[in-house]
Amino acid sequence: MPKRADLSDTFCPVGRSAELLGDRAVLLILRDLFFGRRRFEAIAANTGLGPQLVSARLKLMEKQGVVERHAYQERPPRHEYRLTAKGKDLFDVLYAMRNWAERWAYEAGEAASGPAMRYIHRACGADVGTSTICPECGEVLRYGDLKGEPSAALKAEQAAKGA
Amino acid sequence: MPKRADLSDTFCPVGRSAELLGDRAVLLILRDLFFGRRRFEAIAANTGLGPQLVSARLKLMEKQGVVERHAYQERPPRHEYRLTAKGKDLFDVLYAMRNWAERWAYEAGEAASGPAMRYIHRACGADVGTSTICPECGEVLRYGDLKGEPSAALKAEQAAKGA
DNA sequence: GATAGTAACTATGATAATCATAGTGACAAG
DNA sequence: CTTGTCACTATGATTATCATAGTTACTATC
Repeated sequence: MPKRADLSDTFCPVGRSAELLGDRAVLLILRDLFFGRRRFEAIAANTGLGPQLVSARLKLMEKQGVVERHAYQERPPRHEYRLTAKGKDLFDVLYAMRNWAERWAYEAGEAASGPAMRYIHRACGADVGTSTICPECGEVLRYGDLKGEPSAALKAEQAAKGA
Repeated sequence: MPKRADLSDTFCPVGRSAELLGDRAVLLILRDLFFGRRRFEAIAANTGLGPQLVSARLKLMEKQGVVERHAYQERPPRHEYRLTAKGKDLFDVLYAMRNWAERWAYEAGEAASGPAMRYIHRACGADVGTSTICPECGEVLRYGDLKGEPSAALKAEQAAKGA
């Protein structure tokens, strides 16, 4: 393909987000970062993306200011990637994607066994289901407010990928 | 590239969403549909995407059940694309992307002139800013609840594209 | 009634992004 | 001194994307 069209100078906010978020690899890496997977190899293994794609996207995300590269030891040199405040603020987007998928992206048979991932509101202990705000206490859900419990199927899948 | 990895059978809900939403063209087309642009040529012009990309993505979106192709006249045959309930339910995702971009994706100079797009809550008349729920009446914002007013710069940009 | 116009596409070729696989550098452990 | 781990980089085949041009089915204008 020719170089993909640049959207970073559009005035439309959705266009600007799409410049970064309209990319499968970026979304998958963000998901892993939100789940606490910070090491390069762990992200590559869980996402199933090749190392040069992970490398390229992490560099891009660092340039965009959503992740920070951080050395967690000197000898041998080892790095991890952390979400910045700008990155953590993408929680709403990822959470909305999760909610939509839980509502629409599973077949009847799959859905019967409950959501792929249950989320509990730490503040009040309620199962939030797929709502934007907590159905029990009515609070807006933010980064860190939820405790996730993957279904057995999801747990098995992740284990199979060695992540 | 080789065929891109298929995520439609992951158990992870974000992965399933990423299968559809991790694509610049899909996001831009969805944006246009949410703004009421339903005709093929209008979407192609405003997104700046080539006709075969728009065609391919609309077919995909139709297959996924987020849009419906609808003939609005017989002679000559003319079609438009409409969001289905499943498509309209993506509002939360697009709105979260918009909010994030308004908060983070503009330079100081650009941001000074206010948001690229102002949204008013129809029910109470309040400017919602970049919040998930209405800052005045506290209600969760859904598809159709908001009235958007593009900034002068955004209006000029769209006019220049002939949309 | 021949030319121009519009909407909704399809066809073609050049370019570039992606995947799979293999390899590298820096060290630690056995 | 061979094996192992982490964090990558290099290479080559494949395929998606973009830009441009062309097609189909009509209506409207000269």
